[in-house]
Amino acid sequence: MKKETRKEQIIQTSAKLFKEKGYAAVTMRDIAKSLDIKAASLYNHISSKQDILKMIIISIAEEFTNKMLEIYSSEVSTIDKLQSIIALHIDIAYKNPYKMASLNSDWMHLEEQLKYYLELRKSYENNFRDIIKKGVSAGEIQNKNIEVTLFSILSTLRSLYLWIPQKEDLNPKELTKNLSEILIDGIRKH
Amino acid sequence: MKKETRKEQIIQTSAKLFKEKGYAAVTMRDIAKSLDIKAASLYNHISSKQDILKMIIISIAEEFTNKMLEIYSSEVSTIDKLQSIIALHIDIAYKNPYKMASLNSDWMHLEEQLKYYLELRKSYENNFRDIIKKGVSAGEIQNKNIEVTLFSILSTLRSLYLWIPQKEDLNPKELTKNLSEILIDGIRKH
DNA sequence: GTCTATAAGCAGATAGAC
DNA sequence: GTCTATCTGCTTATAGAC
Repeated sequence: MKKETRKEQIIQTSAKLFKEKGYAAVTMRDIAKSLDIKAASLYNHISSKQDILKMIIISIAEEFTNKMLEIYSSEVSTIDKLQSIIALHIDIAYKNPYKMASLNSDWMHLEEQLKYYLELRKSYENNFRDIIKKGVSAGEIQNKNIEVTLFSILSTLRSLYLWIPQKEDLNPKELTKNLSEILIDGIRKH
Repeated sequence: MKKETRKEQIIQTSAKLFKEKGYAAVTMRDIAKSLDIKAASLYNHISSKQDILKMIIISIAEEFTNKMLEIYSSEVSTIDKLQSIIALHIDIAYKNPYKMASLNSDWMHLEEQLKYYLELRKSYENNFRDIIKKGVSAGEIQNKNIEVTLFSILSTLRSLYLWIPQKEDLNPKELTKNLSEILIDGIRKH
């Protein structure tokens, strides 16, 4: 029932190319060629190359920030919140493997929206940090260096997009379970 | 006693700029401007922009692969090997925060050396995977999905360069201890 | 909605003077 | 070792025909 518009095609195709070579190295001719049209025709649907990047990154960044706030505000244990965050990252990465690459690697090429993007990211990270801090206070999380704890988990979650598309034998549900166990309880056998 | 040559200056300055904007978005004029010379003067020291990228990436990639082979071949427990790998990443990231960015984000812009780089990375990852597998067999590591286990640790280690330069209050020794504990034993308090 | 033609500027790299 | 001048080709984007 739902028809993919030309504009959506352009965004998806661009995201795929941006993942392979990065925003700066992809030309409007590259994008057009992937769609079997000429570069000039792109401008009937989008206003500029920057416009494409903006549409790829901002929607995903807003989704992360909004969902993080929901998790932060929910009244469950810290461990449950962490599991929800892990599930959130896996869900978005499965649905948007290409856009995730731009979010992680091409955000610095944003122009007008750069400041807004950085605010979204800051909000996300602050809420994440605070969840961990409250977990330490509540005796659920070990009292290690907060930044190292945050960084360690976040690095893995942010890198998911690099890794998910290759392992299609692993479904999101099982990956969420595996990854939660490893990130929360480690890998050592006792 | 040791004097930094112009060539070394060019490589360091380029690495710093590549970290900020990525290889493709940095021009020879940008690099020259950072060194207060003209773009044409760069070519007296290096042969091309590609040449700079090659020198940044390959030396670090070889160091990782060689040191990983040493760790792999050493006769210590799996946990000790993992701690050595963590220490290796922290050591290299502290010494080369800019070059690490190119290694992680600009390797796809390598031309003649791309195949060689991919071989080095493959060798590194295969040895890492095998260390984990042997740890499972020896009963030191939990029998979870090997790829998830490998990916989780490697993502954190590969992202260190994004995070280390900002936290200069944390010394390498302490970071190694903290990160080892978190990656190996998790964050949950029992 | 796509095309051809083209503008205006920037890219990497070289030649040759000093 | 650095400079100025310059080549050649590629970049994003627009104008206007169909």
